Amino acid sequence: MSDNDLQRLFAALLHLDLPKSMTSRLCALGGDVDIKCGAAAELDGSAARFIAFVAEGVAKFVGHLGNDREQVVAFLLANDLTVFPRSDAVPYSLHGITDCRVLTFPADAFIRTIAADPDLAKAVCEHMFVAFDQSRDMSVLLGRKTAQERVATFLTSMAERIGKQNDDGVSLSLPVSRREIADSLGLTIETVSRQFTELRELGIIDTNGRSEVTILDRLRIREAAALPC
Amino acid sequence: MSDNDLQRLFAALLHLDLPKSMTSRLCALGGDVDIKCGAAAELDGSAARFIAFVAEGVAKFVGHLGNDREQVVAFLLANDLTVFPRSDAVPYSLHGITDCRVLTFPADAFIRTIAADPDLAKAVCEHMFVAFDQSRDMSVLLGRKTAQERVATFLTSMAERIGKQNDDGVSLSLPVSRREIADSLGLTIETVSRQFTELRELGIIDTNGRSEVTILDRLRIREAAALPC
DNA sequence: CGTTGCGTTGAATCTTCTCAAATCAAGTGG
DNA sequence: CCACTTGATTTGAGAAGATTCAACGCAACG
Repeated sequence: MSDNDLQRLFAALLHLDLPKSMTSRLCALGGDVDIKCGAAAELDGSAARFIAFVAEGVAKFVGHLGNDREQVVAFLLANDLTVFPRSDAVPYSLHGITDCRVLTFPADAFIRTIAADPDLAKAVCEHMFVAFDQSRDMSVLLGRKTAQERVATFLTSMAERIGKQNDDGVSLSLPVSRREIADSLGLTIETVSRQFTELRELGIIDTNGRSEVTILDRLRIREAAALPC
Repeated sequence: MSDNDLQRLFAALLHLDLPKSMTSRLCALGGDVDIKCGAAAELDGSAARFIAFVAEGVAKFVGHLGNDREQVVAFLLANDLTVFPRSDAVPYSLHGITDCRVLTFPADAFIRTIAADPDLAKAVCEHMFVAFDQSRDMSVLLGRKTAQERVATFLTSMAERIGKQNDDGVSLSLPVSRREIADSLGLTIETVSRQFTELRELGIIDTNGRSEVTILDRLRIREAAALPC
């Protein structure tokens, strides 16, 4: 694990430079996993739970139901921290959408270590709470939103994460395929595609090629997403 | 907040008696909320996040989308600990299904306090991780499972929480109405009812009145729930 | 320039929802 | 104890939304 990676971890957590004492302790704990684009992470199937920090690239957590039924429960962009899901009910795996560098820490040891620094503990908890909230928002989306609302919600949230303001509105380059969008929204690729088309025809978005999207009307897409305006 | 409530909290967290020093510190932090059956909790709409512990009764977290669209993101039974969801995207509220007694702690202060005791910190984190996992399992259910699989999954998980083994199988008395089941599974009450009927006709469950259910065949209900057997 | 994979479109089908009516359970007052 | 009220649940028929299957278009790459 490089100092550079740890610096990114601390910056993401605290917006602070890293205290040297903590660096060395986390360095001793952490593992360093490279995931190739399209590959699943090599995570020892041990019973221990662990915390994952994405230093570079884009990854996804996928739950598997069999019969080719997959549900993406989270997209992880660079600098995202999360708890790897462990469940008796559904097997999960971590996949690289692009080539990734992921830092992993055994959860128990990680918690014990960061508890020593109140600011750090608070920051880590806050990150987990936000991830938890996102997961519950996702439950509301999956349980109650229409296909159009789901796609609009997805675009809104991606725009907040990686969008760039320009003359026409907010532009973004989607780091994920239609299949991955569909797998995260509980839809099929065809339905996602139809909703892209409809949002374009409504003048709410514009598209260019497979991955370029511009949100033309911030208010109307939030309305279409059933989000508070 | 009574000593008895705190004793329950610690027992639920640690399976241990409560250390006196911690009791008094948490006592100072905590608020005590009574929720009447059917009522929403009076939670000051402040920006602070908080942790909730259900000492008595059954409660539910509900996300609201407007147009009467509601999604129950969690049922909380007695002794459950959770983080109250805060989201810019969806308003949430806490409702009593029965009369409830709920202990609430400001999240920041709670985290700071329990960090002093490594065992307690670990136990609290483990609880949060489990709740997080349940939320992600729920995303898989809502995103990819059929109506029958959802209802079978719900019954399986309730049976694990409150079921009692007897001659015929595992019996349970559902603490929630069909509407609440539907609201948590992303279905309508009619569809839930039809799936109850179908599971009964398949000989997988038996029902008695509105709330008594017996799971006759543990393996077949897990199969019907798309759970690993 | 052809191949290959991803994305889009169309038509038919299926599951679940909606709306309406019937039934059941639990309480209330006689 | 019984009729009646009230709210929850069940059942049925038709409608809506999303899926499935199949074909076509487009973009990247050798």
